[in-house]
Amino acid sequence: MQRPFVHPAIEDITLESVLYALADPTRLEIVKRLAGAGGACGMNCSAAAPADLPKSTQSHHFQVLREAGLIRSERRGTEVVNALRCAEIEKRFPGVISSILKASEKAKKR
Amino acid sequence: MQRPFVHPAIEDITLESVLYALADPTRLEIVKRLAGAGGACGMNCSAAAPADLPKSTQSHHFQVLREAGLIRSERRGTEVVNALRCAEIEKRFPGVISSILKASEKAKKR
DNA sequence: TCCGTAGTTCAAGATTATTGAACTATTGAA
DNA sequence: TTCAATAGTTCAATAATCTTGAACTACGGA
Repeated sequence: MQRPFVHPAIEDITLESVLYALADPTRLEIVKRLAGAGGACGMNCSAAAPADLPKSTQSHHFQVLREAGLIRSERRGTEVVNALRCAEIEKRFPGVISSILKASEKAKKR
Repeated sequence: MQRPFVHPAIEDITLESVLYALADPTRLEIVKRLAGAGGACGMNCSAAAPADLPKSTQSHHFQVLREAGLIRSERRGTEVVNALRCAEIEKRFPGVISSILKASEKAKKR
């Protein structure tokens, strides 16, 4: 069927769905990798997801991130390019994403 | 049996468990009420939880918050007094709790 | 000692998450 | 064009979690 991607408008993004999306370790990892790659410039799904994650699970996590408004996905030929909607979310929920990303980096460095 | 409450040491608190705890609407509401009451000064479970929440569910959510390190609970006679561990968490994960609380207040005012 | 209040524990039913298998879409090569 | 490879998607079934009623514990007051 291959339905088109749906992205919520910035004003429809809820704090709870953002927190819910980030509360999962796999999804937080994906977001961190996207942020590491510069955030706004995209990355395909396989590259952003942990290496051994089954594709169907991967697909599911990207859908959750997309519907929460954290990423924007676009089909480019055979792959899907995903970019963080950081700037928008930072405007809507100031400090939330940035402090979480900062905290998660620090946590990694142990 | 009534087991004693266990609170994680500040350095054992993980970002993911904090996000997980806050991602649930009921728990976020509880945290908001505790924060509204001044954070550090406590509130009993029934007062902090939404009115119609079954007690067993209530009890479960407080346990999640406690184990995530977000609240400190203490038995006082027949009730349990809960206080946010805001200052500690703010030190460990700067900006995370404060920006989430700020965002959730703004979201409410619509 | 008995009752009421506040919360806990357990178990079962309801809800969600994960993943293998089959499928779609696009690209590049023969 | 046709074929094969690549990158994801969808579905359905199993696994893991959440929610809640019922029974219980603990404390305080009459």
